[in-house]
Amino acid sequence: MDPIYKPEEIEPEAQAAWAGARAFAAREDAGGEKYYCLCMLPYPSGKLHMGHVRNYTIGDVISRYQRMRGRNVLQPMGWDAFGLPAENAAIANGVPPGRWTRDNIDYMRKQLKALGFGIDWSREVATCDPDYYRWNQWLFLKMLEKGLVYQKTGTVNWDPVDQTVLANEQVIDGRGWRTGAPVEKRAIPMYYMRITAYADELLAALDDLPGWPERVKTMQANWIGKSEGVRIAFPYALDNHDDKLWVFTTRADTLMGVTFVAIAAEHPLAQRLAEGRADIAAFVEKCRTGGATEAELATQEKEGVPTGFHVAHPLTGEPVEVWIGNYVLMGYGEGAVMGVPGHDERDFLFAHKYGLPIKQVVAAGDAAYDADNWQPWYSDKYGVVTVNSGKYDGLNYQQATDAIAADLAAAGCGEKRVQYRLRDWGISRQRYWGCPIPIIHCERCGEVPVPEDELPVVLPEDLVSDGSGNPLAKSDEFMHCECPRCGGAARRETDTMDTFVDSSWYYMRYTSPDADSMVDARAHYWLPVDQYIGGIEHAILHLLYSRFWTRVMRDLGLLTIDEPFTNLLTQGMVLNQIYFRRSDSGRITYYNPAEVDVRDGQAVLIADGEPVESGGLGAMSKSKNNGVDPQTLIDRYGADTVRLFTMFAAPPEQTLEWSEAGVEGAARFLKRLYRMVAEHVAQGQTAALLPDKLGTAARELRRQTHATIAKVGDDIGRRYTFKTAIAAIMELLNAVGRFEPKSEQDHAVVAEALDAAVLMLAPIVPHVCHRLWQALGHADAVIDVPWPDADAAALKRDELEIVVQVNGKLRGRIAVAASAGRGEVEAAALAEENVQRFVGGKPVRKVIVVPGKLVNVVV
RNA sequence: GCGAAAGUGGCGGAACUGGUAGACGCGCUGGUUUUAGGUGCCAGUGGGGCGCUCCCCCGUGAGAGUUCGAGUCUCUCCUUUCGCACCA
Repeated sequence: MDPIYKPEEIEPEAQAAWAGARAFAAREDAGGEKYYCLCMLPYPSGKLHMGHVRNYTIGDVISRYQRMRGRNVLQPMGWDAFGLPAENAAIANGVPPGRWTRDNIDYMRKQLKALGFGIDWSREVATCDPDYYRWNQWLFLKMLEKGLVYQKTGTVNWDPVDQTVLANEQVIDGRGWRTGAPVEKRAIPMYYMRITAYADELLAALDDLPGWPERVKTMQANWIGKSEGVRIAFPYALDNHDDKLWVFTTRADTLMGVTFVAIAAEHPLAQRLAEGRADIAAFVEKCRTGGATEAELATQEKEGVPTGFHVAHPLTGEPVEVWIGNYVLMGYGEGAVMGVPGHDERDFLFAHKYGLPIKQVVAAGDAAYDADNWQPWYSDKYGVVTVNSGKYDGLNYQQATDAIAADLAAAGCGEKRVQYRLRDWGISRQRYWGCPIPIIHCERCGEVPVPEDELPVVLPEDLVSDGSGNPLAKSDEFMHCECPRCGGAARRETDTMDTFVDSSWYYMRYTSPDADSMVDARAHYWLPVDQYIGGIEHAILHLLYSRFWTRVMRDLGLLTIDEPFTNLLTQGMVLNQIYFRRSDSGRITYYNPAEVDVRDGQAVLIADGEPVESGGLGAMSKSKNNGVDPQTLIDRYGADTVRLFTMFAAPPEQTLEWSEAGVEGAARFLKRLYRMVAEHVAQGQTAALLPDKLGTAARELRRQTHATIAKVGDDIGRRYTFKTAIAAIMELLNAVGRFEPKSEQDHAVVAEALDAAVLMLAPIVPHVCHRLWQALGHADAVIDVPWPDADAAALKRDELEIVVQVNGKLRGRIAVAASAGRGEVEAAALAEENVQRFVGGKPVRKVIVVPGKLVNVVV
């Protein structure tokens, strides 16, 4: 065996062996319990980035470990191939998005293969293939039939110069990214999926997901945002017509404190009141500027305009003025809120700004109410009682809400209502590179669904966008069609679907990639996914949409499962240093950390030796130019080193800081491992291990080998703390390095330790372990060897070290026989010299004994 | 603004159920092999004190609390990161 580690020879050889054996092609009839390990599919942006490498390494380690545990493993891969970047690349380079995307896929597939991932490539799926997205269209039509898809107007960002809808990402500081024009909000018709019909189930089922991180479940629950409250009507008369303004509130108990009502600028009543009132119209118009994101709406200065129009308080009949407020969201509740400045902080600030009356209607004991300074208890629901509320005085939150709701119901002015923050899913995108929405617009028949037998509506792949509008609308071939109902000339819908539609069910298609239905019986075998792994940034949207989509398919009889993902692992981001320079004009240029050298704490650009500014750590991204190209690393160190570093640098759920020195360390470890095996093998055949014939040092090494097997199995199999697993194997190898074998049996113990280390490292660094396993004299390929079991007999210890504390502070250590009883341990602890010093003759009040670990003497 | 997390040596991190804080790795220091650099190997490495193989004090973002015992639990605060529905 060549004692020098040469990954450039070992890795292609191992990969060829796996490919030749079709080792990772999953079969439904292979026997063993199935294990579906899924990683979030990549967007084919060009090259793999370190986030991908991290994600897929975690998945591959789990897959290979489960395979060694005897599971029938499926680990597929595909491409989230529709999306904005392909269109941007098309605009920049004039290359059609289809070609750009497929070229990227080819390159990235090669990279995934070079990293040695055990992927079943026969099941590969790209969401831009008509064979895939036809089922998006098919399910869309089924949902339309069932009323789960409907049309209504939605708000988008509008670039008035390019006459184009902009994604939030394309709005920079309130302006269009290409034109710099101030962005406006615009209402357009869109298709929506009725996810709110499943709100209750999606919320309740979170309790049945023990394999999901708590924080993801909490975020989803908050996103769904179930709140129980009261829908209240404020009657009014306008244009000789009686009507009611509805609001939703969770604080009906404060209804007697209402001093105004605020409505959204898009509210129909606001539109009506703006007629003939220049000031109101101007405010409504002003609310149209700026972006449409919730963060933007929530952080902007709260502004409003009085309308002079009054509605009636539903219980007292007193007039209440209607205001239009930029902070009222049309998309939530009724698009109108009641203003209770006494007990809502936002209303309080609004009332102070515009001099509106503030009325205290809830009191907390004797606490004084100061209408000039907000105090947190003003908005407390509990521990307070109503005051200044007439017949409702003296009630707690629940009593007041019940009483007021009952009176409102009797007056026909309200009812209790469960409200969700979750909104229906708008899936229409005014973009080219996406799945066409299968609708035909006919002047006579209106919106007509494309008949099932005409699916898929194929997206032309050769169009090049010029940045303004949707190129589909300019393609006669795509646009012009016959109305399926009347046969007359008609035009196709040019909107495409949100790419979240594509990613809501790709993992189902992997189970039956060649089926001539959406999925077939194989889906019942593989689903649900046993382990899903992906970025924390998907904690809400993608995962919630997938859970919704699964239920829709279930209710259409396509699936029998409720939840798509049994266990979820959310991986942290990969960070790197950010360096930049600011030009005189304020323009920022970012420099890749590879081009920067840090000398005496000052970062300088290697090219010119001049300083650059440090922007601290940030997620690797194109915009900050702080990415590391995995390919360079693979070329330089080999795939195993890259895999080892990403698994060792940080626990999977935390952020990972890039460190070139850390990669060097990983490479060093593999070289050392390789040399240790080579040196051991050079000593020739080892004798069979006889556990009863070992000396003390050999027995201790063997104990450590088996303790490590137990720990690593738990760390990789249950805890997913890969770093501590690797650390334990490093410790074992350090112990092997210190151990000086003097007999045949000593060599046998070393052989056992090295065998175990290679098996345990095989999921993480599979190529080198493939080679080392052969070198250690085994005929089977390491991927086909079962995971080792710890020998309980080897773990036994004769003597234990016990820590002794006095009053909780560490004062000594004692060695006791493993069989020693409580009294014996206690006596030995009290006898310890340093312990005696600290007890110092004071009476011992209490002795706490934690068996096998610790004694605490309380004096 | 709302929602969710995270703060431990010079650095990444460990400490799983409230029980030895700092495993493992990086970096650094000293020694050693080598013609030299690199590599490799050996030793040391939280801060401070001391009579220096002993032992003591301090120490897990800040402050308080519960407990025999708190990095871990509770409360308040600070900072950072992620998500906020058209980036994927």
